[in-house]
Amino acid sequence: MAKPAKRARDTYHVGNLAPQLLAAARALLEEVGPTKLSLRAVSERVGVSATAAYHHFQNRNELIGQLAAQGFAELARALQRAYSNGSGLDKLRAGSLAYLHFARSNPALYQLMFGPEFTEQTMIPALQRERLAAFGELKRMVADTLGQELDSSEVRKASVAAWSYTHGLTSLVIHGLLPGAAEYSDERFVDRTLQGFAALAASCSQPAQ
Amino acid sequence: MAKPAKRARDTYHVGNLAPQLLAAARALLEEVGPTKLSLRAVSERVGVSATAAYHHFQNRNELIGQLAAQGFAELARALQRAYSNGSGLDKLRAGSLAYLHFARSNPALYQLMFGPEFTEQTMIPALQRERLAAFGELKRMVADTLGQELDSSEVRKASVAAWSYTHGLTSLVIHGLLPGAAEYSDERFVDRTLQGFAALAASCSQPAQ
DNA sequence: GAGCAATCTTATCAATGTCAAGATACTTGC
DNA sequence: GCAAGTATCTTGACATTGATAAGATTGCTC
Repeated sequence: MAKPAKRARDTYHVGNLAPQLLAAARALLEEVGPTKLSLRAVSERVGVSATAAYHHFQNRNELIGQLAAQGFAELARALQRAYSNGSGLDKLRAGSLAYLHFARSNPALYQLMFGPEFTEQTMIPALQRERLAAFGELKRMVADTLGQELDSSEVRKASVAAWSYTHGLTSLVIHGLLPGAAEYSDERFVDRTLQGFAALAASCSQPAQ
Repeated sequence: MAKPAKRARDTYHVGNLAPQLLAAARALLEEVGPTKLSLRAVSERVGVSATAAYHHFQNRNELIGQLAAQGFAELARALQRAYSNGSGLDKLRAGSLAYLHFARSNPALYQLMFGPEFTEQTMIPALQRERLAAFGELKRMVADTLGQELDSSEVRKASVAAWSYTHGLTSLVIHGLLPGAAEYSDERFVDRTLQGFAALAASCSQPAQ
């Protein structure tokens, strides 16, 4: 019975693989960066063959798509928490802070979420859904701040503006494109940028010079 | 003399390869997307062997890095042109428009320029230089608008804010994350978002409700 | 416990980035 | 002119990766 009659008995993996793969992928993603996450490395980390993942995900895109969807879900929760805990006029600032904090805590995941791997063709439903949910959270915040209907044109426009500004700042920070990206705190980034906006708005709403 | 004594005589390529590779890569980039640009496909399009590129570029990263650098150089020129042609208070708007127009005309290139392939380690000098030059152009615009010194803290903050907002909006539009991304004109996107900002700024600078 | 479906493995393929070694073209000194 | 040397280009090869096909193993159902 010591004969290798039945090969691969001890290396055989059993059950509950999908969540393990996702967890390993999530961890590995932050280690190697958003462009270098290989299915094989993930499988190896879990201790499973290179092709086992294909019984739980259609392909690599679906796996990283679910990772990104996870990210949007967490982002939505973080926004909601921050906004409901904030008070008064600082609520939007609290939202921006939470947004930036999430991205800086999960830089590779954030880059994946907004990365170029997901086009309209390769977008899985879960990802689309969670992204819209996160954006919905942001719209809720904006509607509440403006005191307007959630579906009004004003809220839509202001939400896109808020998302643009926050995503833009976050994206630049994450990519290390702003000087002092490492040392500065989330608060410092957000507040400096808000001051910058105020200055721009002031000089644009009235004749300059 | 019909013998294959000297193989590959007729398929031999000669001279001026680097610009041809860059041009082919630039075109192919927009065809296949920012994540699927392969050196081999570029080489094949030029009609050259798969490894010829390595005599002109250290590796794939340097080639796409030069592409990205090219992009930043063009973006800087577009900004400068738009700003000097604009008039009065509409100058910043003209800059935003030029920015968005460049990105929508070269979506894959734009995604590459701000993509995750370039970290601090894999950043080639030319790319860093052109990116800083483009940002310098933006700073010049902001300094002129604010009527302040180019190195002042105000200008730095406002420039980051302006870049954040413009890059964020552009990025979301390019990725198709905003509804109506295809139909809307550049003007419509920019103006709607500016209106959104105005609404947000108004409701933040004074007690809401 | 037999049959069956789900799960996992091995074997394999095509595409890709990259290196090493040889072939070809251009240049420079004479 | 031409021989030597360098730059350029090619072929061949290798490792990594995503993906498929076919067989092995496990757990579920009756």
